[in-house]
Amino acid sequence: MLSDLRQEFILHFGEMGSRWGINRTVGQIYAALFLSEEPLCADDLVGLLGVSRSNVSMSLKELQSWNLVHLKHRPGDRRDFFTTPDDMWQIVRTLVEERKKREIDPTLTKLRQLEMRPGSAEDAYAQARITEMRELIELLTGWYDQMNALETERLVALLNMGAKLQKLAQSARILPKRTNKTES
Amino acid sequence: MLSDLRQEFILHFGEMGSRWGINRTVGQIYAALFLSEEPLCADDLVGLLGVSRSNVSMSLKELQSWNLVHLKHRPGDRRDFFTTPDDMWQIVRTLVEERKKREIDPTLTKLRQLEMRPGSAEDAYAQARITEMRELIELLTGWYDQMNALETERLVALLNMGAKLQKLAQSARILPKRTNKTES
DNA sequence: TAGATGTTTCAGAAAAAACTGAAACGACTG
DNA sequence: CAGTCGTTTCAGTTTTTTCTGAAACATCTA
Repeated sequence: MLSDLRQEFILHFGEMGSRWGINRTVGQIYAALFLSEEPLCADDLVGLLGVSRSNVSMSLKELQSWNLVHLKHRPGDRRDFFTTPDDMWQIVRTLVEERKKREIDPTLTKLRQLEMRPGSAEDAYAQARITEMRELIELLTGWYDQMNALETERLVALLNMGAKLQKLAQSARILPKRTNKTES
Repeated sequence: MLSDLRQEFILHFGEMGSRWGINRTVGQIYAALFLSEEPLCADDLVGLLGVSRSNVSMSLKELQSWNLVHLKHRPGDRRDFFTTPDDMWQIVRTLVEERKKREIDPTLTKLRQLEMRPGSAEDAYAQARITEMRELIELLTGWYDQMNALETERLVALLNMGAKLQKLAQSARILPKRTNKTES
């Protein structure tokens, strides 16, 4: 039912998932869908992975809440079939987007909130540190948003331009203006 | 002993850690060190966080294995004191580096290994998919390596150039001869 | 060497997370 | 309506992970 090759891939992503705070079954299901040319239904996955029907159901729900799988239907078939997007880049974008929404955004909110607290003297250092962290996160997410706005083709072109960008960075430092610390 | 502000920050990172496959105590310890102007020793952390001495010891060991904390010593004091780097950028670099080492590299190895398997016909699609994934990961890590090679100051300059880069990406698509091979 | 101080280890306890089977549910179909 | 097909829910079980206390270890000091 499942070639060694696919089996191994699926097990690998099950294991990897754990290190990313994703549970094993969820990782395995995603991997199975990723490798499958045809959409799969819940019972297919039960057969492929040997886990319970309810586990598959919960895991698929989880994946849907992350927007990582798409629902497909076949004419004359009531079952739900699932796929991953064909475009790997779309997968990456979704992954980052969701992760950002669930982890970065709440953290930024918390940091801003702590920054604004009227600070007693003993917290001066801590607050400075928090500000530093917030600014860094904002710089990185701002950058990500810019890159994410590019079409994939252009983004790839840019990623392939590492050396040229280094040059650009070099000149950017030399160019005099823009000494201000914050802009927003 | 611990102001509300710091308390909240520490709890937040304890929770966040869980979502990243980092256990709560480890997250809390790191957060506490991050906010502390002075280096802290294990017993300080026991007092601050209210966890067992051995838990602190294990967690610090974990953090050390990730190169996320530095050891300091005081003259005439046998205890180990710990700090986080002052430079947030260094922290980010280390974090990415270690994560790459533990998660990306083994995955790339596995993908390459699966790609090379003499493939039966039924695995043709799966292998193509795997190749696609490997290539994307290589592109991203290659890019990261380039960026990581920059001095922080230049890197920041580059990150602040989002709009300009978009322009560059635009022209980049027009100039070079197409790397065909596109699918989808 | 004995004692003081500090760190690490580890078997088992406690807590958390993942998983299951059975039952409830919902939506069509004849 | 009763029956079929498929999905979802959830209480309880299993598995995994985290955490603890006690003992072992290590290093320095008198």
